[in-house]
Amino acid sequence: MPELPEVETIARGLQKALAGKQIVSAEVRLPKVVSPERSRFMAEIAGETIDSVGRRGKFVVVSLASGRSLVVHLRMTGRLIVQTAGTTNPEPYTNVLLAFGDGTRLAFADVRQFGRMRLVGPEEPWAAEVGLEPLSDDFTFERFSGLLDGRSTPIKVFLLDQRRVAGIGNIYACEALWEAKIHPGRPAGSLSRERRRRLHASIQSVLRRAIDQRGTSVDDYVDAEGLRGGFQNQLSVYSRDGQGCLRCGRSIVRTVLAQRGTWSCRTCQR
DNA sequence: AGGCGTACCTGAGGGC
DNA sequence: TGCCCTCAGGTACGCC
Repeated sequence: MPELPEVETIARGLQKALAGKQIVSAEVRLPKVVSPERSRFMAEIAGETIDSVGRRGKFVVVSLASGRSLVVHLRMTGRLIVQTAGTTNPEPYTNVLLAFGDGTRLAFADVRQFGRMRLVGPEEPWAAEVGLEPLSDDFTFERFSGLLDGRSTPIKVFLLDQRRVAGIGNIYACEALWEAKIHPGRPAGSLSRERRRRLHASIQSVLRRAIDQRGTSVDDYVDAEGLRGGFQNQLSVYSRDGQGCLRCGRSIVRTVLAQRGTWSCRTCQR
């Protein structure tokens, strides 16, 4: 489900709803989604207070008063839903339920059971393999360009590799490449300086615009309040096969790259 | 080292 | 109706 803009929207919602609250208990209904194993997870998280909630790549990072962090990856269909004290209807497919001192609850729900919730120690280097944050000052053109050098992998596959640039998924990879007028299959290292410039700019532009719209709800993504995003109404190529390119009018085509659906305009993306 | 295929899951939607 | 197939915001792992 969620890529950087969706995870950012969820993290902001959780920060607003949960900062300062104390976790009184955790109910783990599907043990495989937590680590450490269930009994340790429940024992260690009980009594913790939430300092703040942020994001790293596609991970939601809940910072706890002890210095530990609760690191959540939503994968395809995971949700983090805040239920205020008065909420009566349960969130379907809830795998973990955190209860707070004031009656608020946080449901970690996931139909497909891919999402994971991990409690990590203060010094644990859990993000060692996570790449550059595309909306941070670290994401300079020169650093981005350096990552592309010598890579023969298709540029779209490169963009999906979380170890290089973190947070881009299938939707925003397709959108950024369309905006930069670059063919998704072009070898990453073969891009000219001009194309690299366009792509560096389009990655930031598309992610910022999507955050402004509170993410993309193609199917069932919702934020921490259970609300859908709005960027699905502004997609240029993703899932638009058969429809006209918004630049040149030619038909958008769907291909497959690295086992993922890939949408592009064969006329203006070269 | 890096690229590729498969596995992990459930559900929605289309074709017949 | 209903069965069967494909596809879905993602990553981990094993194999070459």
